This record gives sequence, structure tokens and C-alpha cells, in this order.
Amino acid sequence: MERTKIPENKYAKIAVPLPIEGVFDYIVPQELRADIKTGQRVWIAFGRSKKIVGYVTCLSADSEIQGKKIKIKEIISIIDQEPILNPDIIELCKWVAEYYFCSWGEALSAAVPGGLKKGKVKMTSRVKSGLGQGVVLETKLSPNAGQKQALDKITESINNSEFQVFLLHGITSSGKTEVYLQAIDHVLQLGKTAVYLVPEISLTPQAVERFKSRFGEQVSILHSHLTPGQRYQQWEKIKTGESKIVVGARSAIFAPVNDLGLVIVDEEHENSYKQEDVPRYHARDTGIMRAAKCGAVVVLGSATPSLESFCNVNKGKYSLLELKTRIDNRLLPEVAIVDMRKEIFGRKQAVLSRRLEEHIQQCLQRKEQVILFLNRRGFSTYCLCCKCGYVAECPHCSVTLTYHSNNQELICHYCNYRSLPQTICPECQSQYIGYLGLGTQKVESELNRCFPHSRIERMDTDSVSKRGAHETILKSFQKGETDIIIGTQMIAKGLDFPNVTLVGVINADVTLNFPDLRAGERTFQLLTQVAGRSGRGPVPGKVIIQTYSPDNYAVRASSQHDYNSFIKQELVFRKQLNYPPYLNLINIVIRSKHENKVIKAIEKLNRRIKELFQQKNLPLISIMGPAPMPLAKLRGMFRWGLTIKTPDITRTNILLRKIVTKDITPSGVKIKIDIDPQVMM
DNA sequence: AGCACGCCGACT
DNA sequence: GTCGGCGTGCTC
Repeated sequence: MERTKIPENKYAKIAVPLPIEGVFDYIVPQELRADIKTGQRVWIAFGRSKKIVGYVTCLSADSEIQGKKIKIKEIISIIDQEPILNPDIIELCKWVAEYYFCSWGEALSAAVPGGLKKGKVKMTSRVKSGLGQGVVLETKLSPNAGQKQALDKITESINNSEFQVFLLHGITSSGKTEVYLQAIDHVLQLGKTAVYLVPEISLTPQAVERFKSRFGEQVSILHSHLTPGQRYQQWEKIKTGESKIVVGARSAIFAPVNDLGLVIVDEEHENSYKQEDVPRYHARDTGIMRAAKCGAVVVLGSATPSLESFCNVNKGKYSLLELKTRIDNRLLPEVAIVDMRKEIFGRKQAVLSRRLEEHIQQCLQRKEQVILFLNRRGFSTYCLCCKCGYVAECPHCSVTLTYHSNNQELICHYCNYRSLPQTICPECQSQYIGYLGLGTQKVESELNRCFPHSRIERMDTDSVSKRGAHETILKSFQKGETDIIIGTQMIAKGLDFPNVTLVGVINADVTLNFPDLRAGERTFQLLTQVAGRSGRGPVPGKVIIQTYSPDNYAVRASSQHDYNSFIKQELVFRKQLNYPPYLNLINIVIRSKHENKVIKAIEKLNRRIKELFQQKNLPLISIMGPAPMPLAKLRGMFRWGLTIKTPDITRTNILLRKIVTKDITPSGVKIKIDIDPQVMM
């Protein structure tokens, strides 16, 4: 083939991983024309003195900017011999960029394996996976009636190759995983592939082993501890079709599988599916988009589905599949709520209630194990009466007010409502009103004081940061060398220790009073998950929840294992205040070293949005704020935000793009736009 | 995002 | 007189 006969390869449109709109035209030098392909990464000179990685989005015979006074540069070199991005992924990233407000290049850089972004990766030779020939693959279990019913619906859709989303709602230990695994078996039989997303935190070594033993060499597991070389190897295995199944966290949704037939999102309600930095995509929603473009089936699974997904079932967009029985017909643990308002000793708040202390004691005597769940302390202090449980809330937003000690005010971080702190409780007139949450270290020392002869281990982000610490702590607990394990979120899910018969929640209020519209939903999910850790063996489990809000519906419903009653009440609340899932939110935060600049910018933005939306006749749009952010000064920056509520996210996005320009963000002012925010910070 | 260009204050 | 602050504009 003669190189000169391929004139359509003369120019390339390159997306760059910088916050700049549009693609940039480059000349493909003669010697690269035979090798250049869409989806490759290339080295390019950009600006005056930068050499960066660019993504080839398309090739063409000529360039529209040719002849204008722009000098078109040449591509320096090609990084990948073969395209690292296939056309589907390039398209998907375009959608991500448009929907989540970032550049195409930024979205594309989320879709290539991390270590490769800089284009420098040493190719280590392929290592044999840990699975030797002697290992027996885990065998299929025969599904029960409920599982069978769910599977039949899923396989039927897979056979039809039509895009469809299923919401698999199954209580803890109802066998959701087996449904996923057999659905995967089914797509494999049809010669298709599957992507299986899990929250980052549940990709434990045990979980990894389980996938490997079930699927052997056909599975690629993309977890955060892979070295760049290992990551690259997995990527290659997926691209060539050697791996038919990809298991991984958030970013695995961009894995380069061909013939995608099935996308599974386990624990779909988990907010870790939302990336907190650019591109701020939601892996579940991106997965649905990916599946829709190629006619794949999506299974969203959860014991506590998000309100968004539940609502989509009601709207008829998703089909509901339910697993109502536990696989071995084990009973759900008995959940007791301890009213901490009755546990005040003198002026001090109690850490452990008498009831929880007694139960721990009994448990230890029976040589059974205890898990204590401790939320990390919220960064925002709120106003609580520990006599009656009163918490100061915003009258407009139903969100907990945050106490600011510098100006001694209670502030709503959604709408900027302010009020003065009280010294006497407005509900019960007592003086037990205070502004502090419970200290974390206090719990550990209190436990050591109460149970000096027990072996207590703490498990949180600090104690697990060292390599292998996670495993060591769990192994010693498994072997029974530890009696009590105290931990944060990370012990809430997945752990399966049959000798644990007691789970204690030290303070349910930390999540409940988090200044966020989803505080109730989070609390319900968390309590349900934590409760699932108790009584996984022959001895029935017990759960004790300590709280100052024993009558709160999220707490009550979780203690009764009653998702439906929770969601019914939560939906009423969301409807009343026009919150998701009834409307979409867009959270915009402006930050700068100078407070006056921030306020000026956010007010200008607020005015512009109102003007334009009125002009374009989008009357249902409303704005919360502007208001200072919960961490109003973060690393020397002042931060203010506002939140748009919109019934038409697509149109709002388009209009918003017109507003967010240089005159909103002059020099020294940074803007952050978060579409469908999960936490507003 | 970076980076260069450009225009006003306190210093060897 | 200059060094350096950061406001402005551009990147094929």
C-alpha cells in the first residue's frame, strides 16, 4: 500500500486533557500517516512550550482552520501502536464531557488506564496469574425460585439483545451475587462480554479471589492496587478479547470490552460511583448510557436501592426484580434502638449506653465477637439537645444547620438561612443543648476502660493505610484473635464473620445530621448494611443502634428491615422540597483567596442564571443559595456555592454552558460545576 | 490548566 | 531607574 494514497489521514483532530473546549487540528507528518489511527494517543506540542498527550478523535483530508492565521503544528509521535480507545468509548466520553461539564479530553483521560496517562509505562512481561492448574473452579449453585425468576427475565433480555435496565432489589444474603454470576455465564455462552462494577471499598482480596475462582482466566480485575504495568496487561487482555469479564470500580465502566452484553452495578446506591474530581461522572449512569448505545442489558443491584433508581422503576424506565427471601432462610437480626437521651450522666454525654455495654459483656463471655460501628466525626458541628434530641434545622430546606464558631451563627449551607444559636432548647426548655459531636478517640479509650481484658482493634482509613494492614486486621479477627473490632464505613459492607453476633452503632446521628438532603437515605442504607454483619453464623445476631433520634423514620425503618416504609416517607419529603429524584441538581462552587471576589462572582452567576432562564422560559428552575460551603475556608480559599434545581437537565446544561464564561470567573476565581452531586461540598 | 505578555508599586 | 506582583488571553 502506498502511503501517498491515504490523503484522508493528513489531519487529525486531537482532544487534549485540559479544561479547554473543542478539539485541535494537527498535521500528521508523512512518516506517521500509515500508522495513525483514531483512538490512539499521540505526543503533541501544545501552546508555547508544552508537550502533552493528545487523543486522536478523528482523521481527515483537510482542516477547516487551514488558511486562517493559525499555524497548524505536526504530531510529534504516536504513543500506542494500536488504538487504546475504541470508537464506542470515544463517543461515550463525548457524552460524559457534555453532560458532566468537562472537556472531551478530560473525559477521555478517565477512560485510559491510570498509569498510562503520561504515556510512559514499562512493559513488563506477562505474569501467570495466581491461579494454578490444580485449582478447582467454584461451581454454580442451583438458584432458588426467586433467583430463577430474576434470572429468566434477565436472560430473556440478553437473548433479545435489547437495551434494558433491571433493578435487582434483594435483602442482605438473598443471593444477588449468584444472579449476577449466572447472568454473566449466560452472556458468555452467547459469545458476549460483561462489565461488573463494584464499589472500590468492596474489592477486597477475598472478593478478588472469589471472582478468580469462579471465572478463572476469563476475568480481568481492575483494582486500585495494580501497578501501571499490571494495569496495562489487563487492558491488553480485555482489548484482545482474552478477558470476557471485567470486574472493577468506577473507572472500569470505560474498559475496552467488545460485544458488551451485560453491565452489572452492584450496590448501585453507593455514592462512591460518583467521581469527586474532573470528570465528575457517575459510573452507574455512564454505564446505562454505554449499554443503551450498544443494546446491552444493565442490572443494578442493591439491598437499599437509591431513590433515583426506585423512581425510575415507578416511571417504567427500569424493571424491578425482587429477592425477598434469604438463601438459607436465616432470620434477619433483631435490631434494638437505644435512646441516648436517657443516658446522660451529669453534664456528660455517654459514649456507651448501659444496654450496649451489657450486651458486649455477654457476648464476650460467650466467646462471640463484636463489631462496633463508628462514623467518623462530621466536620460540621450541629446544634443538639441531648435531653430531648432536638436538632436545629433549616425551615426551608429541612437540612441540619451548621454551627459557625467564628461568628457564632447557625447557617444553612443550601440557602444561607441564618439564625442565632440557642442556650435553651426550644423544644424542651432544658439547658442540655450543645454544639459538639462525639469524638472518635474517646470511643476507643472508653472501650479500653470498660473492657480492659478484651482484644480491641481499630479499623479506619488511618490504621489501614499501610499495605496489607487491611488483611492483617481481618485475618486476626477471623482467627478469633480479636474480640472487638471498631471501624468506620469500611466495616459496614461485605464482611462475613459467622462468630459475630453483636453489632453496635455508637452514634447513628452523625450521618443523620449531616447537612445534606440525602442524610436520611444514607443513614437508612448504612444501618441496613451494618445490621447485615450480625448473625451470619448459626447463632442469631443482634444489633444495637444508639441515637438521640429514636423516632426518626430512617432509624425506625432500618430497625424493622422495612425498605418500603422508608422509601415511602422519604419520597414524600423529597417531593415537598423539590429534591431529587423529582428534579436534577447542579451544584456550582466558586472559590478564591479573596472573599469579596467569591461573593461578587457567585452573585453575578446567580443573576445571570435567573435572567437567562426567565428569558428562555424555563420557569420550573429554581436556585438554592448562594450560601457559604460547609468548609467555607479550605486551604486558604473562600468557598461559596449555589444549587440549581431543574426538571430539564439537558436544556439547563446547554444554557448554563453559555453563562459560565470568563466574566463569571475572572482571574483568581475558580469554578466547580457538579452535575447530579452526591455530596455537596 | 499553564504560560507568556503586559502594565503598575517598593526596592538594590 | 528595575524586579515582580497578578490580571488577561491563548493554546491547532
